[in-house]
Amino acid sequence: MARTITLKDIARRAEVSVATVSLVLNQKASRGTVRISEETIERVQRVAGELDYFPNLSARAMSGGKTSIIGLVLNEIKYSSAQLPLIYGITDLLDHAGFSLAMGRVTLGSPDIETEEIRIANRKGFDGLILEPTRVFLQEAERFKDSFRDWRHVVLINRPAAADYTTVGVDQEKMGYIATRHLLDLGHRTVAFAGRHPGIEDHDDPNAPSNMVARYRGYLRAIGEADCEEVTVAKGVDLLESENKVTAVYCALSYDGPDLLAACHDRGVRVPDDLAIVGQDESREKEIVRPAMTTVDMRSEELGKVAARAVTSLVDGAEVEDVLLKPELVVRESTGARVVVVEGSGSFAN
Amino acid sequence: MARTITLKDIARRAEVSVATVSLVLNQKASRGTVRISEETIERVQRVAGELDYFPNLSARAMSGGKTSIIGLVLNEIKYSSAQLPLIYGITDLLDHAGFSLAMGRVTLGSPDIETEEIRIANRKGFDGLILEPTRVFLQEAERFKDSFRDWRHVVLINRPAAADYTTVGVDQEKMGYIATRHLLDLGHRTVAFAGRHPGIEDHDDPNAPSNMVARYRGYLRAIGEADCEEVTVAKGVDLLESENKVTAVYCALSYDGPDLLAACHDRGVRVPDDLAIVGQDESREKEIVRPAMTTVDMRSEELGKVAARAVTSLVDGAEVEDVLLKPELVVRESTGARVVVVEGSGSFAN
DNA sequence: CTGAAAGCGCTTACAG
DNA sequence: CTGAAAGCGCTTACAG
Repeated sequence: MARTITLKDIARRAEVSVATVSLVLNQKASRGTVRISEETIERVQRVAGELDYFPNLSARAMSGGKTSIIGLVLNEIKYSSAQLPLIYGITDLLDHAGFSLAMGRVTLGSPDIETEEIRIANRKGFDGLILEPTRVFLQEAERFKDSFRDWRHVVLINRPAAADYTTVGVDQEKMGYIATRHLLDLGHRTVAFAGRHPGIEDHDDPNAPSNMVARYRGYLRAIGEADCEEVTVAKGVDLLESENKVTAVYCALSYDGPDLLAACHDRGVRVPDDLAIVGQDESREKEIVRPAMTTVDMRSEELGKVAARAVTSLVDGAEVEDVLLKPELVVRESTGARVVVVEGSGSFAN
Repeated sequence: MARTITLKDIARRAEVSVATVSLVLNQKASRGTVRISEETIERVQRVAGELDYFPNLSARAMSGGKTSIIGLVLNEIKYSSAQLPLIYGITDLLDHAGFSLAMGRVTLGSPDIETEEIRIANRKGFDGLILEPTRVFLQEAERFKDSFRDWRHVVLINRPAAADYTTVGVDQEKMGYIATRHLLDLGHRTVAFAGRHPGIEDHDDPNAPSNMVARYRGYLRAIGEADCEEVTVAKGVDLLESENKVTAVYCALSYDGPDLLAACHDRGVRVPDDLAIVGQDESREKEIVRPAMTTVDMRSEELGKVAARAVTSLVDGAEVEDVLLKPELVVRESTGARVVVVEGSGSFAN
């Protein structure tokens, strides 16, 4: 490797001072009282290009205070394949924006790990943070404002808004609504909601995942509009345990749909003839299971890009609005669509 | 946020110089010509603890030359859920070792993206790199030694060894062997290998994924020992197209097993009665599909830890051996085991 | 319009 | 056994 090129090298070759080079290369050549001639600007830029200059980020961080690193702290990663497109979207955007993505440990819902990771992000001087917060964080969002250098640079994903934090996510209420609505439109009159748990009507229960509450509200709105009866169960398989007139179910937990499909297969319940099922998006799983599952697409890759764009904008000092993406229904066999053929991807055989 | 604590603060409170504090806190208090009294060491450490000191990594990077950042460049992420436990393993270990994980864009097999990401890692001063290289990298491994500050700090994963790079992976030949062996032990006499492609016997074909070649060799060894006939097809579904006496198949491509199972379901082929199937590990998918698939476990989480440990050791100047993990066969329904019940995990409803 | 200088917080020879 | 000093490569007021 050739010796690293520094501002000094450019300054020498361009016959200007290091300060001038810094100003030019940082687009500050015409800010406020500073003004540098077009000629000089051009010359400096040309030399920098010739020398293939890249700033020493540590040095920049030390004087400017920005590390160009964005932290990512997810709640879960091992079992939810929806996180893959999410990460892909984030890295793709950050890379183009010149930031690094520092991936911390996943919290697995533990406030302790979360606190520790936020602390690490803070100590290491990350410019911003994309966080899939735990319940405790959301409940004590105010308090957490002290734990990161600038809480305004923390973007929450996949969660309800909390205490002025910028939040990006997918409309959870709408997930429940469009899933249920699809089933009602197919003519089903008794559509169940799978995902009930103690306290789903009660936001105060610390064990109530609020995303589920929102999906449940969407479900209620849809069956309300259709003037249908409410049936809720904890898990899809509960419907197979007892007699009932349910002909369709919306499995609001991402794992529940595939599990229910597997159970139906084991017990000879025909899908969608005996039971129509709508599940939550889970990357490829929805296509692998048979019958292929109709799902509510969670748009994870796009969410990743939106989250990344939000942090970088905030770090750059811009105003950022919350974003709420609209989920999309993807109809497949489990609600009666024709068979979908999925091609396997090849690559390097992982 | 309170003002950041620096070495200076500790020096003042402990009544020593900044240099002494640095020496003590870096375990260099007794290296070579330097020698600091036990008393001073203790005092400095106590004060540092009281003040909850954490070093400014940018400053350290600038004088010491280490950023404490390890880069990660994967080949694929969106569709292979085996990458999730891999990432989990890496982050978990790096976090404990005090390193950050900077996740770059995935290459999707593109040498251009790979080159660019290595370049970024180099420019940003990452201490080391975990790389799932493209075929081009492996072919021109020598040449790539110039592209990262110290090629010795680059650890290759999931790939055959190349040009002295430290490599960690899972024994691919053994995957093919144990999968095939399992089927033979069950009494099958015609076991097919699904994953044939032009050049699988020829390492020189640039399109031949070498992991597949190794799995194929394992297959050949197993059927050779059992004195059975070789049958190879490109994809598992090919077996359903024509008449043959194949009663068992090892699907060497991770996607192929689930796809074949789905196809069997569609065409009424009973698994494992008509056809026994062994697939490659794919996180949860193997448990969701029905019948649950017998797989060769790729031990991704452990691989992640091993890779992370390797890089950090190298960065710390230690010698590191290549690691080749042994794959494990996990028997499930698709080769005749009893039904396995899988509990869905709950968490925050992703 | 541009240069000289201070300072960010650390590490590492080099003196004592 | 420990301190003073230089230097890493940048940015940013402050002078001219």
